[in-house]
Amino acid sequence: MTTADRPSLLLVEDDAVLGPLIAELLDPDYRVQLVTNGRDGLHHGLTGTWAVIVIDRGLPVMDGIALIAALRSKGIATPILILTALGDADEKVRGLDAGANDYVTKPFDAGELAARLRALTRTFTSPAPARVMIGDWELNPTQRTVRSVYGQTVSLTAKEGQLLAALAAEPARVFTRDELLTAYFHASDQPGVIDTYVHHLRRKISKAVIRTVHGLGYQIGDAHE
Amino acid sequence: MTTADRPSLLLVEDDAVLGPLIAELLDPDYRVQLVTNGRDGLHHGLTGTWAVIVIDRGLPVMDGIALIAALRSKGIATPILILTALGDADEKVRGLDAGANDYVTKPFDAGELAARLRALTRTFTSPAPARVMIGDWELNPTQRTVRSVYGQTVSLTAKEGQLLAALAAEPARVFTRDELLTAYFHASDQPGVIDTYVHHLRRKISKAVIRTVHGLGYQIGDAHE
DNA sequence: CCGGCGTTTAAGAAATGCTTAAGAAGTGCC
DNA sequence: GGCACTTCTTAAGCATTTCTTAAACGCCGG
Repeated sequence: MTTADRPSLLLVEDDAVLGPLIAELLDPDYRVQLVTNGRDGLHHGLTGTWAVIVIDRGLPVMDGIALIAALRSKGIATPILILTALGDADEKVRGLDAGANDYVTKPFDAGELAARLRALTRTFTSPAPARVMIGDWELNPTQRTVRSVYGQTVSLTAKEGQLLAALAAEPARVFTRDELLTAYFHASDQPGVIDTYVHHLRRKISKAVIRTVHGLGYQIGDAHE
Repeated sequence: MTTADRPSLLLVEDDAVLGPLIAELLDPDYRVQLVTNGRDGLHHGLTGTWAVIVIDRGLPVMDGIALIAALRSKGIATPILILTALGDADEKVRGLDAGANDYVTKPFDAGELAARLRALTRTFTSPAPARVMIGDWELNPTQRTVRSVYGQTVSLTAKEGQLLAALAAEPARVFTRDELLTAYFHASDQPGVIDTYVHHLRRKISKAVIRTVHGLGYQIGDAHE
């Protein structure tokens, strides 16, 4: 893995043996910056950009709790994990309430620490807001609206939206009335319902969007030419 | 603490004894909704708005890991804490990598659990100006008032404020009645409650602020101008 | 020019939303 | 605790929107 690809991690650990050990352990996954006291931790925390910060509880110059509180009070929102030998429930409560996001006690399992760090740095990008382009129009199914590229927005009814979405799902394909009917309307409906809704859509949006294929059905986009 | 102020928490726990016990434990701090299998957990997780979700590993119908994966795949970014008896490091890694944010093993310390939940629900957004603009109105959630740009101030009741804040939190998003219901009203309430409060808000503020999306729900802002 | 096919219109049926009012529940004060 | 007041919840009737049907009209191809 190239150096550039790894997220940066600030490790604040004063133990001369454990510090480098942990740094080495995390090295495959993170670009680790090791500092050995609270003051340096504060400085790096405030000035650098870190994916996550790992802090020991007992630190010289500035205690871990104080360090976290200082960072948080300055508006630093970076995820912080406390890694320490102090494992009392009360200690954990104090650490977490000071602003830490997770608390792991020594001795720790390397795999668990890695997983917890992944959990802290993970970001959930919600699946792209389903948006479909139809000519000059953009369909927003969840909101059931269609917006033209010029800003005008039209709201559709449920059936209108379903019909348009169905057609837009496979541009250039010709859908028969029966196909559209069974998929998006009541089975008992007459095929003529489709015609009516096509008309509604054409009136609301623009005539050119839905093309009629005589004797077959309807089609969107990618016509002729 | 008034009922209205607590954040909502979804608890998925199948143990008939432990479930209600944990629910009671968390009750002072959260409005807890307890469901006892993965399918119900998925439904509530997808349709409701939760501050945090607590999930047991071993669940009937749908495993806890599968539940988390399903929620994450749907774009649900709500913090999730796994609370289970399975404490192997490997189990923890699997749970966290599935998308959980924290992992607590039974038996657990009540104080630690509470602190970890606080850490998950905490937001570090720098001293957020608790003010939300909604069209010509400015919502002050803590004070539960709404002031028009022309100086007129209207005070809202708790439910009115919650409803307006919920809608304003994600402008342009369409909220279903069920979403609003599970998040801010009693589970036993009829969906019609929402209609009533929307009516109250419209009368107090202005008709145009909350838009009805027929067949779906309600929405604020970003309507077609 | 004729017959099918597609379009447009209108109107009743069904579904959904709005409004109102009144009882229940909660809250604060004496 | 009891009382007055506010807030919450329910439910029912009315209003509106959406859905579906159907019939009149126009267009295209043979």
